[in-house]
Parts: sequence; structure tokens; C-alpha cells
Amino acid sequence: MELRHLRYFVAVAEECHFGRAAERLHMAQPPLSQQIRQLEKEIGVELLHRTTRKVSLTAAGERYLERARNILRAVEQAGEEAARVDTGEVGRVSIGFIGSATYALLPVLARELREQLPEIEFEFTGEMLTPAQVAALHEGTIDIAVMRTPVQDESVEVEVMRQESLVVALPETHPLAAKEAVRFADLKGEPFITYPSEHRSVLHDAVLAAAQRAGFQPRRVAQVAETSTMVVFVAAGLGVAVVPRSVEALQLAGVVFRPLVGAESVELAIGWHSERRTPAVERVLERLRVSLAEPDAPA
Amino acid sequence: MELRHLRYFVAVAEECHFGRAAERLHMAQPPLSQQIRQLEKEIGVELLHRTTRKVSLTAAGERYLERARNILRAVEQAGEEAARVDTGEVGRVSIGFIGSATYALLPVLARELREQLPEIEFEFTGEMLTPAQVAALHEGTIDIAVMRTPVQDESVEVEVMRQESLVVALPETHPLAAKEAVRFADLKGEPFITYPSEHRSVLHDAVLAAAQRAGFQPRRVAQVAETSTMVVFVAAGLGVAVVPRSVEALQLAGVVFRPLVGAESVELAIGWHSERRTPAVERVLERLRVSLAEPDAPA
DNA sequence: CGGTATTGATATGCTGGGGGTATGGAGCTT
DNA sequence: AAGCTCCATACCCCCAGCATATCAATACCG
Repeated sequence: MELRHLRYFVAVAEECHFGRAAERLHMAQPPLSQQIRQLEKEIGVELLHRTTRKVSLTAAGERYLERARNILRAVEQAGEEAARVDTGEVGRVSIGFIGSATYALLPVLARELREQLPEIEFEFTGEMLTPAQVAALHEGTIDIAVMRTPVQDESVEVEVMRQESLVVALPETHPLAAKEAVRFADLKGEPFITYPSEHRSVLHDAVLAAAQRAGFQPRRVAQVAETSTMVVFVAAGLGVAVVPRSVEALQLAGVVFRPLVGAESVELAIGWHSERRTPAVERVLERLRVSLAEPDAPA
Repeated sequence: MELRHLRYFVAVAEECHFGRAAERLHMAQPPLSQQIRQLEKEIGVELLHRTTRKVSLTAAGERYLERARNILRAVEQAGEEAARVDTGEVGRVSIGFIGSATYALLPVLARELREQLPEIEFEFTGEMLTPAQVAALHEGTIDIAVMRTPVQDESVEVEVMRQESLVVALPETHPLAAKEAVRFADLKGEPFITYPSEHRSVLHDAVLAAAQRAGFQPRRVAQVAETSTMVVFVAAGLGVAVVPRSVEALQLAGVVFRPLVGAESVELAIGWHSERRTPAVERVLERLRVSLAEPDAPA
């Protein structure tokens, strides 16, 4: 069975006449008859009812005609679509966001991108840790990651977009909540809520480093995988958490955010797999560079 | 472009390896490479990214793969479906109802048929006059007609199902409404609402004949194309109408139906085009014969 | 009713292209 | 550097698809 069979069948069905159909197909009538017979034999159904004077469609033929037309149209469209994908005009792009960027950035970017590139289908995932993002880039689960530096992976290309200063999330009843700003040293002895250390969270490492510089070892009371959970834990008064400033977008009753003086900032970057730079991905990267250009803005 | 190209492409895309794909396709690797090149050239897009060591899909190729799979599945299904149409297992059947059967029969039969033959798609049309039904059978607009005899058309086969006695529809304020039954002669001088005579309504002819036997010429005050309109006109007190008993199903405030004694009955029949007896139509005819077997029942 | 034209099926030969084998060349592995 | 893997190229063969010629059946026409 080949597309030829379908094209020939459609022609004969539309003309209801082998001779005219053959003419339309720029071929002689006998081979056309042969091909139609072959088709009928292959699917095991009589599609045309022929007398020596008249050709008409059987019920099965009528239904098959519709299908055949659809299939031929689909074949054409598939080619055209592939061409559009090739130019990046259409495409599918999946973006994975680091946990702390899930609340301030994901909604804004999702809206912007869908608006600016309506022909591209987007898929957004939030609350990913950087190592998971790297793995996902490798597997092809995501095409682009909005992530934290550093990333040491040969095939993942990274571009730093902005610096995000760190803030501390405090229960509103906490004594430090009364201050305008908090020094990292003030947090000595406080119960810390952190990301899980075994997954090598960049933020987690940054917090450890900052604490060490301030001369103490943070006391960890809980390790959570998601930023929202972290903030909820703070709201519940279980402890404090150090997060990038953009997490302030996640306003919750019972939680206040205070600037951390003397703490280093963390980098927000975009990353992609060097071998998965499809045209659509390229266009999205362009837009992301523009959208994420403002330094250290909350959104 | 042939289906072969799609099959080959799917194989290569799935294996990401020309050699293995060729093996799977029971062919050698070089011609496979050729065919894929040919495909790419035809749609003008690079579908596969090859190095001498690795084959991978481009973005366009990935999309094309999905489409190709769908197309191949569609081709298979089209054949299977045609086979099912051939055995009457599935199909589409359009049934046209004569006006006076629209209200009592159409809803009942529609429900029954859909229930008994769920694999068949039905289309029902009501309020057709017999000549229009014959024309529709010829054009193929309908496959089966629930109609009135007689039909004099060579290619339309007719089977009488039941006799329907005639009743008269009267405004409820009409003096005759007080009687249990009405003789046709009682209607002498009454204003009649009829179907349009120029369309050769069978019922119209039957009424004229009955009137002639009763010794008068009916006075026609209105001609309507639809039975529902006819009954509405009677309800409005514009006149009386003679209709088959099954129209009683169309209950309307202000209208009463009374049996007509001494009036002949009309025949309800099913008709179909002798050259459009598809397997599905055949199966529907079977069911109709059973459903319409009860003589002169209102439904 | 016979002759003719029309139309689909059958018979037969030719040709192009799809598929075969042999080989080349690029890039991993060891 | 040698060898292996794997896709591309070169070249050839054979069959499938198409053409031409013809037949068979039916409608049409005088």
C-alpha cells in the first residue's frame, strides 16, 4: 500500500470514470485499473462498483474516500509544518524553573512568552533543583532551564542573566522581624529551613558558605524540596529561611522578608543543551534574554 | 512521496540508527539512506541530524515523526473501517420521514435505532413530502424513507408496513368536537387546511377522494407544508384538517382529534433506492420491519 | 435489430527506480 | 596508529508500474 493508491482512488472516486481519472493523473487507463484493484485486494473490500458503463462508490468506498482525502491532506500538512518548525516559526519548548524562580518569574514569563510567540507551544515546570534541571536537559524533558550557577556540565550552555541578593524569611512574630535589615551573623543559632543538601542545591551551598563566613554552622530543623513549603514552614514558626529576593513574590500571612546585609548574592541564569538548540528554542532564548535583562528586579 | 518514505523514516527515527532500521525493514542500509534523503529533499527540511557516529532527530523531524505515525495509523484504520462498513457493522444511514410520521414515529424510531445499532450513525429528517422523499432517495440525500404509498418510481423499492386510519383535527370549540366520531359527510362545507396540492401529497389526494365519495368538494382555506403548522392552524380555529391517526401524538391546546368513520386509510411504507442498499442500510431495514410491524398502532 | 461508440478488463512488453553489493571515509575506541 | 563502527557513495540488477494493443460488455442510434 502506497500513497499512490490513495491518490489514484481519490481521482477515480471523484471522476467516477477510469478514463477521465487516468487523464487527470497523466497516465493510461489500464495501469490505473490495476492499481485500484490492488488497493481493493489489499484492504479486502470492494470500494467501487463497476459495470462496463458506469462506476460508482460502494458504501465502504465512500467512507474510504473521506479517509483517503484526509490522509493526503495530512501528508501535505506534515511537510509544511516540518518546514515551519525548521524556521522556528512553530515549535514546542519546555522550560524548567528553579524553585526560587517559580513564583516571581514563571507566571510573568509564561504570560509574556505565550503572548510574544503565540505559534510556539510552551510547557512550564516549576520547583526544579539545578541538578534535576541538568538531568532534564540531558534527557530532553526540558529544552531550557531557568537556573542557578554554577553548572559544571560540558553539554549544557549557561548564560548568567542577573544577580539576586538574598533575603531572610522570618515568622512575623520573630524578634528580628522588627529590624529593617538583618546581618547574617544575627541568624546564628536560629533554626534553619533549607533545601535538601544531598541534591546539591546551589542556594543551600550559598547559605552554608555565608554562615561559615559569619562564623557559625546553621542549625537545620527541616529540609524541604519546594520553596512554597519552605515559606509555609517559616509561616508556621518552625524556623527561618534564606532565599533569593524574588521569593518575596510568594506573600504568605505570617511571613516577613528582610534584606540580608553582607550576604553574597546568587546568580540567575538560563541554560540549554548545546545539542538541542532548535530554531524554536533559539527564538525563545532571544526573548528570555530581553525579559530577564533588568538586574535584580523582583519580576 | 510515498508511504514507504514515512515507514522508513519512522523506523530510522525510532532506532536512531540506519543499520538497525534497515534490518528491521528487511532491507540493506544504503537504499534506506537514499529514501530518507529523497524524503528530506521533497519536503525541503532536514529531518535527521547525522554524524558518522550518531543519528538524531531535528526539531522538525521530531514533529514530522508524530505526524508520520498518525498518518500510518490512519491508513491502517481506513482499511479496517472500510471492511467494517462492508459488513454493515458501521455506517451512516439517513432516514427521511413523511410529515405525518414526524411526530409519532421519528422520536420513537430514533431512540430505538440508536440503541439497537449503536455502531451506525443516523441522521433523521422530518416533514418530507413523498415526492421530495423520492427525489432525495435518488440524490442520495437520504437512504431510507418512511413514506406513504403509492410510489411509482422504478428504482425506488417500497414495502408497506401498516395501515393508518384517518382522523380529523378540530378546534375544540367546534360543534363536531362534541361527537365521539365524525362521518366524512359531516365535514361538508367546513374550511379545510391541507398540504399543498402541487407537490402531490398522497394524503391530500386521499382527502380529495374521500370528499368526492361523500359528495362534496372541500373548501381549502390554507395550504401548509408542515404537519405541525397544520395542527397549529386548526388550534387557531382557521379550519379542520384530515390527518393519519399517528398525528394525534402532536397534542396541542385547542385541538381535538376525532375518528373518521367511512374514510379509507392510508398506507405507511418504507422505501429505499434499489441501488443504494448498503450493508448498513440493510441492517436498518431489518430493524424497521420489526419496529413498524404492529398494525395501526399510534407509535 | 445490427452497427458503432464508449468504457473497463486483460495481455504483453519496456523502462525507471528501488533495492542489492562493494567500497569509501569520518570519527570513536583501545 | 590501528581497527571498528556507521553513514554515504558508486554501481548494477530486476521487478513493479506504466504504456500500447486488444478484448468484452453495454449503451445508443438509425
